[in-house]
Amino acid sequence: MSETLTILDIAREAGVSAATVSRVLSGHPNVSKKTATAVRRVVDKYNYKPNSMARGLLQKSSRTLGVILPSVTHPYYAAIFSAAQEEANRNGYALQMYRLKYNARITDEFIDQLIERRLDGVLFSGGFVESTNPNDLPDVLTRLQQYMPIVTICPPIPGLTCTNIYTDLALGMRKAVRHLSALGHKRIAFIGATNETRSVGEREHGFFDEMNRLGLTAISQEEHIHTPAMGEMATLKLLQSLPRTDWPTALIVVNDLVALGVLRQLHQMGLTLPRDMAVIGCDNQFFSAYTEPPLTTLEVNTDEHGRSAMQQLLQARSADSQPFTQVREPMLIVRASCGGG
Amino acid sequence: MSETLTILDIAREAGVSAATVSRVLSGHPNVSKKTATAVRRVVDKYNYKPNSMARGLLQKSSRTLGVILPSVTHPYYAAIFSAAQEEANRNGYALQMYRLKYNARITDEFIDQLIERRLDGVLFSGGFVESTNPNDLPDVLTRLQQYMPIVTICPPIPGLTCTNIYTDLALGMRKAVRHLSALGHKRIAFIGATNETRSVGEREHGFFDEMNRLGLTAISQEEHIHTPAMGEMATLKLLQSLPRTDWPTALIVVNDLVALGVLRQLHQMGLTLPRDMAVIGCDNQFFSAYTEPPLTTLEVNTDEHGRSAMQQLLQARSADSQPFTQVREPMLIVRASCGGG
DNA sequence: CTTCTACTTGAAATCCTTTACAATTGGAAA
DNA sequence: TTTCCAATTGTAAAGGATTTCAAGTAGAAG
Repeated sequence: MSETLTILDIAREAGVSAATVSRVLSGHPNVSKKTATAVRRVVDKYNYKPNSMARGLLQKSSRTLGVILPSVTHPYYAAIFSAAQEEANRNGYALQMYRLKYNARITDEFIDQLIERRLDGVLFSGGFVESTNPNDLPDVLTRLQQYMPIVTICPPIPGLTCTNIYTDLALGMRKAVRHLSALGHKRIAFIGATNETRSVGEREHGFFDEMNRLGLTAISQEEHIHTPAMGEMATLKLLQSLPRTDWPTALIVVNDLVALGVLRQLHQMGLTLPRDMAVIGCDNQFFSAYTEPPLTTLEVNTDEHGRSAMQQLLQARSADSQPFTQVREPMLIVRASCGGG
Repeated sequence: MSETLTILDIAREAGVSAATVSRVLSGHPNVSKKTATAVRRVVDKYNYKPNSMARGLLQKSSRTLGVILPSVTHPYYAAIFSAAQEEANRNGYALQMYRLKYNARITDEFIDQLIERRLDGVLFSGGFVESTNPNDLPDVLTRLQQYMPIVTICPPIPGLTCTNIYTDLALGMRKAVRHLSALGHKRIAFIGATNETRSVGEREHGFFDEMNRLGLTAISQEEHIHTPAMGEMATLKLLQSLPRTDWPTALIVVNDLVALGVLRQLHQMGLTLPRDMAVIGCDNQFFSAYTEPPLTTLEVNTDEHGRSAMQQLLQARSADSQPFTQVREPMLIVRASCGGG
């Protein structure tokens, strides 16, 4: 790589001091027009770019932010990350991704990476990650919070006080149940059950709660399901485990990705949707309108989440902003997979 | 945020000099056991983490890498980014994403961001970005290359010498054409044509080339198509523009994402696949096995691309490694959408 | 009890910028 | 011509680590 020029090299060639070059570059007012143009000429000539590490060291800001996610190949998180990246860059910040795997406990070593790099803030959208037992999450994040502001995009984390933006999917599940109930369904199964993660737990809770209120029969399995293939298997197991007369007439699936596998399995079993089985997913992914039949689902505005969470994070540094929780209401997008459109 | 401790604070409390603390932390051998444990006790007590900007300034390394992509919501790029991130983190590097939009020309201002941050290297997987006229790409990337190593994951860029890993999709398209030809197809259309981007242009070239060689009738449209909705429209337009007798009997689609829309349109027009129309996509996305019917496609091992490109990038700094090009051969994955499985 | 060697340790320079403060310059007012 | 003030510019001190080189210590050998 070519030897990089420093501000001193520029200063020397322009016949001024380093301080003056710095002032010109940062648009400081106290610089005469003449020197400013002279300096700028040299800067342009050599294409000088100040070293952001040196600047960051002095200003105690890396102008870099982080995002903690379990995956970016999952379109839900990809959308959050993408929107956050866009917003960060627009404001002159770089965005780094840190992956905290599904089921992995968050460790001090993990967040030490962010602390060493002196990030200016972090977005946490743990999703599956947030195992409740043992629950390290609040402790570890609280420690991280002593170093940088955090904004979370997931159901509020008990024991952690920070700005939090999320969509109330318990409510979403209630909407889904009510919709199916209104169509006459009495036996409904939930695919993707697990008691291990909060974001899924929330959906389950909404599902069971509303099923109870309406006096319907809820069916579910205790498994952590998060891929199409797992959805395919789970559907098979569920239906095989029940006599045909006890089959649910509708399935609510934890997310659209898993629903892909569910739809496939139902098709393979020769069922016609929505006649033989109604299906509702969650997340409204780019592919959800293109399944066969198109999938009824809950809209979660991930772009908006990512963007506004990032905006909050950027503000958190400057203003003495108070943490707050912003809950969004998901909309049921009715397509052919559940009938009743 | 809490006031952060410096190495001097630790040194003072441990009764040693900053140099010694530094040595202990970096595992330097010339430190007595006794001092080492004493220092470590204080480090642990205050949870001291060295400031990576200060270290980076001195060592001329930010331990940070970048990826330039047109999108992370597109599963193709998401997979590359994800694998690259994993590999970078495993080696103690952070990974930042920089988005260069579809159709956007790469500018000096764009890469200035990376230069200012003194990234240790960058992965370029431009995709659609690489407009050929006017072709700024080689110039701008060559300039960037003077500051940091580059590895590209896309067809080789004329005028740019750097390590390059990609899958030969011209060959892939030939395989697709041959497969269809063997099944008796004579009229085949390409959906997603454009002369504006290299990565797509390469596919087109392979398609037309092989069609010619086999003496088949190639049909295509001049449009830049890269979403399911665009695929849906393009299919409609193509078929409406032709008398039914002139219809192609098979469609090759620029990628699986677009193929989602193509499948949907064909279904809406009442066609049964593969009887009335054969379809082949490209990329083998996670959803491609779950379309109706499951989509025949070309396997592009994006994970592997991302991982090994990152490995090359990491090595590029240390060893005096020579740039090389690694071409991979795509495999045709035959599923129900094209018949002949 | 010296002398030498091999470890340990510390002092100080360095990385590159920003910024508070001091110094200089020029022109206006007296 | 002096005096004063404002506008420019420069000096030097951070900022927080790493690393070279020199100094110090302790133990072994004579």
